[in-house]
Formats: sequence, C-alpha cells, structure tokens
Amino acid sequence: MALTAAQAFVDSHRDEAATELFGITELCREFGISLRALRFYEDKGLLSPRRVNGARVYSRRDRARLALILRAKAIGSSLAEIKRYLDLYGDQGEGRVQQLSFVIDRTDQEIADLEKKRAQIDETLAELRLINSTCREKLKIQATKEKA
Amino acid sequence: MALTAAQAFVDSHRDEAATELFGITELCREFGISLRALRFYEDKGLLSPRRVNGARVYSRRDRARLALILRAKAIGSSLAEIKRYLDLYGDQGEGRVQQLSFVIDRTDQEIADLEKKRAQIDETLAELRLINSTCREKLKIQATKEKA
DNA sequence: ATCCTGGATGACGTTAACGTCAACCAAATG
DNA sequence: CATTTGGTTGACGTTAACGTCATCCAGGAT
Repeated sequence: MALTAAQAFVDSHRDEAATELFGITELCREFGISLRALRFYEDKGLLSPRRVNGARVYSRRDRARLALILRAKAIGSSLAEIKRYLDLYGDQGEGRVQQLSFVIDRTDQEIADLEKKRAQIDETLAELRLINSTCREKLKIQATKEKA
Repeated sequence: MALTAAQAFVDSHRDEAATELFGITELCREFGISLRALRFYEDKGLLSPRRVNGARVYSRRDRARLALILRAKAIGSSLAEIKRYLDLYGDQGEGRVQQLSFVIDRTDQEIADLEKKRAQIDETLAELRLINSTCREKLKIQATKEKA
C-alpha cells in the first residue's frame, strides 16, 4: 500500500500514545463525512489544518474543532453560524473588556436560542410519546380481539 | 378597505367566538412567514386549505398543522421529513394492526432521534454556560483592576 | 521507467427552500 | 367605469452545502 509522508508518520504511530496527527481520509472515516465536505469546511474558514507537501494534516485541535462543527450541524446550525460560534470557543483568551462583553452577549444569545429549541423538542417529544402509547394501546386491543 | 368574500366573513366575526377561518395574509402575519413560504408548503403537500373563489381559506385544523410545521422546522426538520411526520399525527385513527405498527415504529425512531439531538443541545449549552461564566469572572477582575 | 494510489485543485451539477418578478383576476371603492 | 387592493399562478433567480467529475501531481511498488 502506498502512503504519503504524513500518513506514513501517522500510521507508524497508530497504536502508540502519541498519535497526534490525522490524515484527511482517516478523519473522514472517523466522523463519517466525505472528503468534499471536510475540504468545504476549510474553504468556509472553519478549519485550517497544516500542510505537508500540499497534503492536509490535522492536529488534535483540528479534530476537536471538527467534532464541534459536526455537533453544531447536528443541532441545526448553518456553517456561517458555526463559524461565528467557533470564535467564541477559542478566543476567550485574556481579552480586553470589549472582547469579553462581546463573548458574553453572544453566548447569552446562543444559550437563549438553544433553550428555546430544546423546549420545542420537548413539546414534540411529549406529543410523539402520546401518539406512540396510544397506538400501543390500540394494538393491544386488536391483539385481544384476534384471540377471541 | 377592500375585502374578499372570505376575508369579509372572517372579519365580520373577528371578535366573536366562531372565528374559524383565516385568510393567507392573516396566517402569515400571525406566524411571521411569507406568502410564498405558505404557498410553497402547500405545493409540497403539507397543507391543503379550502378555496373560495380561488382564494385560500384556512381552517383551525390548517392553522394547527401550520403550527406543527413551523415548530418542526425550528427543530431542524426538512419539509420532506415534516410531511411524513404529519402523517403520524392525523392518521392514527382506528387503523389496522399494520398501520398501527408502522406508526409505532416511526414514532419510536423519531423519539430516539430527538432525544439524541436534545442531548447534543445539552452538551452545547453546558459548554456555552461555562464560557459565559468564565468571561464574566474575567470581566469582574478587569473591573476591579480599573478601580485600583 | 512506469504504474498505481492518495490527495489536491477547479469547474460544474444538484437539491432544498424559498425570493422575486410578471401577468392575470375579482371584488370593493371612488 | 376605472382603479385600487389582495389574491392567484407561472417562471426564473438565489443561497447553502455539498456531490461529481476531470485533471494534475508526488511518492512507493514492480
């Protein structure tokens, strides 16, 4: 099997503690996404992995970022939203008052939005459970009918 | 002000108990969506209001359906998903075993998906709250610094 | 040397969910 | 009657988030 320099390095350390770098296919398989998607996220500025001979090499931080991206996608955020959202994660450094207040406001907003969404999910869940149990009841009745 | 027959009817009963019908603009304003969107949902088979002189007239049930649609959209479902989802609501009638089992399976699946999504939201909320309070701490420190 | 395997652009296609625009109608209004 | 108002149907445009080629390139394997 043919290997690029980066992948060779990765593979050689696969079972050791220091597997700090990941190839693109590796990451894609791990998260179940396509190469195109991962490159697309990069185009959109959500990721910026290092390059080795032109090839993308992802660090643990890149991998963590990707996990955040996919989770955010799963809860319905657009890539544009996710981009702004990611800024909140990295940047809380030793910021000035201005920056801190900004992050606080943004997170306040995000939190409010998510709580609203959560509430809607709970409503829906309650209704679905009702439908579900109602159907189960009816099914039971049908079953007894059939026995008779 | 000019009124179509249907709207005239609606308006004439506006403050009474029997306001059972809604015009399209009325509904759109109530839910904050565009005319185009509402018609689009109809094209996709999510709604089928009655017609009076060609104009759409929505009943209470239509209105309730629309509420479901928008809530489902808010939690991230596509219109195609919503369509199948709506079938679960209306159809649980006095169905045969086949139909009942189908609805049970579908709701089971939906419930599992929503619970997963809810869990991801909770994770995200926890992280955002952490970031938020951390920033507030830092801001406090900055404030005391400034007083000194 | 050559072939094969990854991976890297780049360009174009695609689907969902509308927005926008044009042209038409029917009813109330002046 | 002419007009304005609110509604209708197309048809085409648009944005997001990729999929799908086609082409190119570098590094091992044979």
